[in-house]
Amino acid sequence: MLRWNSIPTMPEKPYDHRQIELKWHARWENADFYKADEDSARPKFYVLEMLPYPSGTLHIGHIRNYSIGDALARYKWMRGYNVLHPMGWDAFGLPAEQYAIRTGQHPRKTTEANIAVFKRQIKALGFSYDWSREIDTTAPGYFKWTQWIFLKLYNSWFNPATGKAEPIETLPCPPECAGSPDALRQHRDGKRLAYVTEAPVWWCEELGTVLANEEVVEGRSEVGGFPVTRRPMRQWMLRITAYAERLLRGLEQIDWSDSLKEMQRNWIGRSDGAEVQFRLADAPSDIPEADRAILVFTTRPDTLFGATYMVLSPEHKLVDLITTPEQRAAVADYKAEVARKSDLERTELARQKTGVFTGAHAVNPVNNEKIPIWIADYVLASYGTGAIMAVPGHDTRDLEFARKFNLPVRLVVQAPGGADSTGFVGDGVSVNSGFLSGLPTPEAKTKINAWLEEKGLGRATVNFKLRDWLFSRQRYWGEPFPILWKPAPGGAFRHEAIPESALPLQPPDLTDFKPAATGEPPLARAKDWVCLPDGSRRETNTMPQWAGSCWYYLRFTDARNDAQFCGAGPERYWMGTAPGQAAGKPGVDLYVGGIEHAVLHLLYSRFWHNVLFDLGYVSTPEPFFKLVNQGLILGEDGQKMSKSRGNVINPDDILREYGADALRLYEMFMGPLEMVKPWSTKGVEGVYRFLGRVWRLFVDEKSETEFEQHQTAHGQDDPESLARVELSRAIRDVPPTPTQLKTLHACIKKVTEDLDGFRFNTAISALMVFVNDAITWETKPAAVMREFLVLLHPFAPHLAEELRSKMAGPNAAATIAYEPWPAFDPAVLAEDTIEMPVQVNGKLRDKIIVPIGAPEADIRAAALASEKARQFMEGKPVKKVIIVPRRLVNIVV
RNA sequence: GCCGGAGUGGCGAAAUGGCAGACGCACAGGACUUAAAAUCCUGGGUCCGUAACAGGACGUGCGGGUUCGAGUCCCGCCUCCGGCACCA
Repeated sequence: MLRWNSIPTMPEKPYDHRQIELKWHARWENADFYKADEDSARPKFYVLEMLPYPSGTLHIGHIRNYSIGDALARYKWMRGYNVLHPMGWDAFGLPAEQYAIRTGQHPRKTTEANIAVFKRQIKALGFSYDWSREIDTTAPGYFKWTQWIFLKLYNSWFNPATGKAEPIETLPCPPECAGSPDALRQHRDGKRLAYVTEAPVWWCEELGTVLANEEVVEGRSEVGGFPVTRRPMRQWMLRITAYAERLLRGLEQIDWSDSLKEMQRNWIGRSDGAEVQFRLADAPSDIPEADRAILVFTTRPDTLFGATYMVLSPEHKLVDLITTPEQRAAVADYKAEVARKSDLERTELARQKTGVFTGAHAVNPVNNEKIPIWIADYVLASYGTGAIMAVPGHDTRDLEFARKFNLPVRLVVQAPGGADSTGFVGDGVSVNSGFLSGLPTPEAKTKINAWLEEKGLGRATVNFKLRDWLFSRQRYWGEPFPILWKPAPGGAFRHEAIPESALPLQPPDLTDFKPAATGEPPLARAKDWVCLPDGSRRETNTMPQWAGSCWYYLRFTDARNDAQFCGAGPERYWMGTAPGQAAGKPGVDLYVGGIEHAVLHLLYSRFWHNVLFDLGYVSTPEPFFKLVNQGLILGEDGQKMSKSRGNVINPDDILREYGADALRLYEMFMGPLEMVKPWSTKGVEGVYRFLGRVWRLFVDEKSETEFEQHQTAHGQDDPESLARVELSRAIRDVPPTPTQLKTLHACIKKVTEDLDGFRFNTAISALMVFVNDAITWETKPAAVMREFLVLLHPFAPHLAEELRSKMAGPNAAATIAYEPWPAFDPAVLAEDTIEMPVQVNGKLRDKIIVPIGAPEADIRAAALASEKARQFMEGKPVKKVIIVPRRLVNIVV
């Protein structure tokens, strides 16, 4: 056993992980084993883990993420694939900037320091990254291309006719714009995929910036949990809504978990319905013709006969026009009250419905009935048309409102089974609905839609919950927009793209990073940077953190290209669309990361990718073909890890005690990869013991003593000491016995199948089963042991490399990484006889041994002859004997 | 409320409709040791039963069902985790 004499209190280690890891890190570093190469004839495999934001220290959860990717990368190399497995840093973001605000230290400094720590920790874990492709999203050579992609968005529009993004120049010029450059310009600006708008946005006081819908959770910022409020501001938006349908449909072609796809579907929120026009009744003469109708969106046009009132959102533009003098004060009060409420309050105490009558009426187009128009904050200005027809008979919210304000309820859908139809919201049969009566709901919908269309009163339409992406932030530490504001006649300023040749646009140096309460970005302080000699000014907002991570997987295919964001050749090769590559699975072959980015990063990057695809810059419609989400690791107490709970596990401590192999192995062994699991340091100890058993399986005990003595004499880190360790004498070049072969091939089969199915926990248990068996063998055939090391390598690469180097002899390759993966031979596992359980009435009573190919009659006879089984059949006639070949026998009495 | 996912020993878990609990942790007993650590061996769902070995009954959140046979399939519930939530 190893004894670390210098530290007498430390328990003895099963093996010296430290020396082994140091040795192999140096070799991997120097030899470029994991460098990816586009020229290979082998099939490609692109495996990618979500880029980390380099914060203070690596989290134990990152390691689960990377261990999964690394095991697959190593496995695929051994299966003969040409693997691309890169790593980088998504390093723009709030924490570095918050730190800068507190301390005055430039975020660049903090970021560099954090990257250094992350890199050291990741390297200490021995992951197989191609470091020559390392990316830092904050490096000018990288964000140059982020800005370039922004310009593509800015200079494109979405053509509904082709369903694609196209250069803005192809936008047809409407007749009224002909000959007026100003009008044309306005027309174009209204269609760009990146556009400026003055709209209510989420403002976070504490962070001093606006946030996207996706970054606001229950009225608070996703980062930090600070309250957010609605506030109108001039902001940059990306027209992701144009891609709602594409983003929805694209999900069908990719291999993601159902739950993740469902989260994206919910967020996009497609809903099929109809728009219906309700004309105002007795409209005052001062209302222009265009405003004499209210457009509503409904998913239930079939219930039109049940509409007994209408509701506008308090912010609806018609409210002030239609309100009668008697109701004016009440309406004004209500609007003021709603405006005072924060959105948090609006959702939190949303239980009691509120609203007021406007005094105005509209006409229900199907029956010419006059119905009252109310305003209420349960109707949202931002969804649909901001107005509804209320059908209290068949809508929960309308019913609640109608009951509170004594509005009539009319039933127009009969619930199936004759149940009470009040408040029934499902599909039934139309009643009391004129020409719709008697029709089942789906047919009633079709019929009324046709009727509305014919009368010019409405049409079938689709609505989405997805909103455009608020893309600007009032921060310093982000990509500056490549946009200038040029003075125009009348003192206005107009946005204009800076030329591509001027990229990257670098941010100015600042010393004060504090946000302003006014919402003016910190960049505005850099007057020299902002104001250009010709009187134009730079845009002072920056892009959100998500910008850089939207496209990094493309940059990895050609990370050092100065002329393009990535070259078409490498892009096609690694995304799988180059000539001669197997089609059908375009994109990154495996993307591993946490579920927390379901509607942020993963939606945003799909959107950008779609645009780049339309414009011909990438060759696949979707970025990530296969995606898996590793589950969160909780603290040992089963709670989320956090400093305040004091249950955070520091990877450095685990690494020092148990080594990289044990840490990685444990994180893959703890359970199915997508499951949330509590941490257990005892569990790490368990797999560490397993690795120690592997070590002892291979090495000679006496030579270990020499190893220790050498260490004592020359210091713990002397690289020569490992050379003293010799291979166990039990490992010999002898042919394996059939049992030994069986043990090996059972292991090959299980590990191979489980790796293909991402079942790391059971793959590792199969390795353990092999070791538990092999440890009892007096003679260990070298061929068997060598193959076992190949199976071990994806999970514990350091130990596998070291032991293999002991076995391989001087002429072997320098690494195990390209050894061929062993093939499983079913013939080896074939048995002559098989043990079959015998059940009586489904209960296990005995076991019999029968030859493998025995005819059913023989098995039946053997089972019926069983003494133990007969005790339970006494006196009862045998009704039936079920024989499941190779499985079991069940006697029914 | 709606949409996902999950409920199996003391714990993490495993099980193409066919022997429930592989593998690991923790625990207990033993070997080695002056002793400990490490290592090795053995044990283990619960209950009844036996001097012991036998032997038996029950057992995968709860209640039904399908089946020769259900952790697995179907119906109805309960609990936990994640997401969405006045989205018309």
